[in-house]
Amino acid sequence: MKILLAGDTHEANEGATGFDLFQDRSVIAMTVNGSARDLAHVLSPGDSVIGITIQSPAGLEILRHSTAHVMAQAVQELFPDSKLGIGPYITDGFYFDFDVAEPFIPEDIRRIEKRMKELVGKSQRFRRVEVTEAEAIELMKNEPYKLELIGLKSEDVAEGSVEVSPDGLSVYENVNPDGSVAWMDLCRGPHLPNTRQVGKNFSLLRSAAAYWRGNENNKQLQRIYGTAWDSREALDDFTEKLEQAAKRDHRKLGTELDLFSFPDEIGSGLAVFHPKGGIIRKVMEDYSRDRHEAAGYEFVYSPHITKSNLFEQSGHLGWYSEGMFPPMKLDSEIDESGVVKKQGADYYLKPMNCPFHILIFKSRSRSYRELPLRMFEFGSVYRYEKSGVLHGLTRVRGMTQDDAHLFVSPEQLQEELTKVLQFVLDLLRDYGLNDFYLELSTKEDGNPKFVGSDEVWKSASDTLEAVAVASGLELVPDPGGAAFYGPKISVQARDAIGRTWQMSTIQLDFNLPERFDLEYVGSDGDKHQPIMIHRALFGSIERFFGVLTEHYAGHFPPWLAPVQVVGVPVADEFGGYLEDFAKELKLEGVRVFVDHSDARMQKKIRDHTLDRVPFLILAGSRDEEAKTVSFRYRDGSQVNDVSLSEAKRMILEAINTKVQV
RNA sequence: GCCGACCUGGCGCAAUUGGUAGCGCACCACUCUUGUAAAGUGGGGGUUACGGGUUCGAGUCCCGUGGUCGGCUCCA
Repeated sequence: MKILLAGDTHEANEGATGFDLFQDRSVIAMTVNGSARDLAHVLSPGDSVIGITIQSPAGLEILRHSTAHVMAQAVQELFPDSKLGIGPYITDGFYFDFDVAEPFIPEDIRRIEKRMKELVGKSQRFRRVEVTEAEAIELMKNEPYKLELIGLKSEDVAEGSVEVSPDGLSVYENVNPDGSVAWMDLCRGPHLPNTRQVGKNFSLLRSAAAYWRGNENNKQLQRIYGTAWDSREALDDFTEKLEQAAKRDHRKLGTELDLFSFPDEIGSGLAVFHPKGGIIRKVMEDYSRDRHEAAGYEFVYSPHITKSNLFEQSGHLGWYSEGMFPPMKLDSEIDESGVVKKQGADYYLKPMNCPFHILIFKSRSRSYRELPLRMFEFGSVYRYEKSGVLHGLTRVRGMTQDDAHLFVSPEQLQEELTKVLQFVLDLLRDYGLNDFYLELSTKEDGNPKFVGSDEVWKSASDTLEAVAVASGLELVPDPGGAAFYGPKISVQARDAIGRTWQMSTIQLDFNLPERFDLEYVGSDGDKHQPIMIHRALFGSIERFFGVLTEHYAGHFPPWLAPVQVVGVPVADEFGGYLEDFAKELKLEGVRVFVDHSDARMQKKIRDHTLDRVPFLILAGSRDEEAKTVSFRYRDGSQVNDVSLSEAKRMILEAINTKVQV
């Protein structure tokens, strides 16, 4: 029979499988007419076949999925009463969920990993068996979660399910060399031909609880995460990457570099910034203010608490109350005769700034001539986040947003959005992030959570999309991810080691202008409703601070570095010479000091390097005579015999141009 | 919020099976000081997160509270 092999016509025997086609041992599966199949799949005339190698992205997914099966087999051998949840591949690895009587302890994980290595050595074949629903139910009769998946049918199972496919049900058996079936699982496949190919380049990483089918009302299963690779080197690289990421952890660096802390006395998720973190934050904020001013924003201020009425009108108490701190209750005072002397009231800490800015807009009548009206505030908000989700500076209960609300006429919307997006991206680049993609979050049809007419949503989403596309950046759709009041673009930034962080969001809002009955007088003399754009650039200053700390691994560029220059005299007697130079820099606003401590020079260099000071300026007798200094940078490189004027110029230029050194 | 693990000077860690809480860094003092990542000596600092309990005796065992970490759910 004729088939198409990697695009070329190929003559194959009737009943040929992938094993007959591919001699290359690194081919572990194949796509047949676009669908991934086992090598054991029997081909039909006219099939179009492409091999999948183990090191390709699709091959690694199969490897990881097969590794998950081996893990599940090991778990069920060691814990015979355990029941299987789902076990998919994920980025860089896999997980498998189990219902077990007792949560796994680290020792269990080690035993499971050891057993997996033994199973790999047993050279079991992965055998696909296509089954009817009745057969599947019979085979999985002791696996209640699998039975639930069978009952659900594929369309109800989450996207990307590895258990069931639309084509029908199948199980995979792990078959011993003697033909006996060692283990089986309901699975869509495909798999490696043999457990041997799982190899030893895997590692179990951690265990944790996870809700069955991701629903917090369901039972929690025990999930084991692992990673698997096609070579020792790839596994080592991955491990190394994890270690690098751990070294960049802003929580660790925050303590080491004395930037911020979370005193237990204050409460969870509430940070204090120490002087060194404070100066970084101040520089970030100052620069942001300057740029906002230049871009036509106006500065407003609002209080941290408000009576409940405001959040009733805005809808927050209806939609968002779970995320808010409980109210401060002021009781009403009633005199003896039952007359209310003072009305009681509930005050809330604000979780968002928008209602306040709206009240500023409403404080007097507005003309179309004032639009776009751009209000900006570093607004501190408080959100009662669940205790389990708090995470360093990236997920806190008290934060300051660099928040702006733009009131525009419908005609101005597209142009203003374009400007805002450009502004956001420009500013992020100045802070050193320059690898972005955009996400367009839109409404989900039929979901009642989204307010407003389909027509308005469509026009808003289309406008956002046009603006996003025009930016030239990659655009990822996120259907159903919109806020209840309107669609949004979010800017995702990749950091120095390739992790992505959600940064800025730009949201369109038709709901609040309606709720607050906002209006302006148009050129026609009639009243019109403005559209609101919500926009936070850093997301929150705290989160952005955390992201920048990790992005730079604490090596902040000179303009952000808490201490920009430290003078290190070769011996005490040159301290004065450096002090004079430092004074000159100080006059230019440089954060500089000379280390006159009685430590030796080498020790000072070590200490300030560990402190990530961008410029160490050394001077000894040679320098004093020649009126020079020498530079030592954080990477250990040095530039010697630099004249004082040139040194000053180099330092100021690096600071002013916001470059990294 | 849920599941699990963890909590010992500022930081990182020790402390035999329950038996006098130690070390390194940092800090303070003194001595020393000439070229690019750690000079030497001495000193101060802890109610072992907090509150109960068991015990002759608790950092260690038990219970509760708080916090942290890893996930789940949720989100800037």
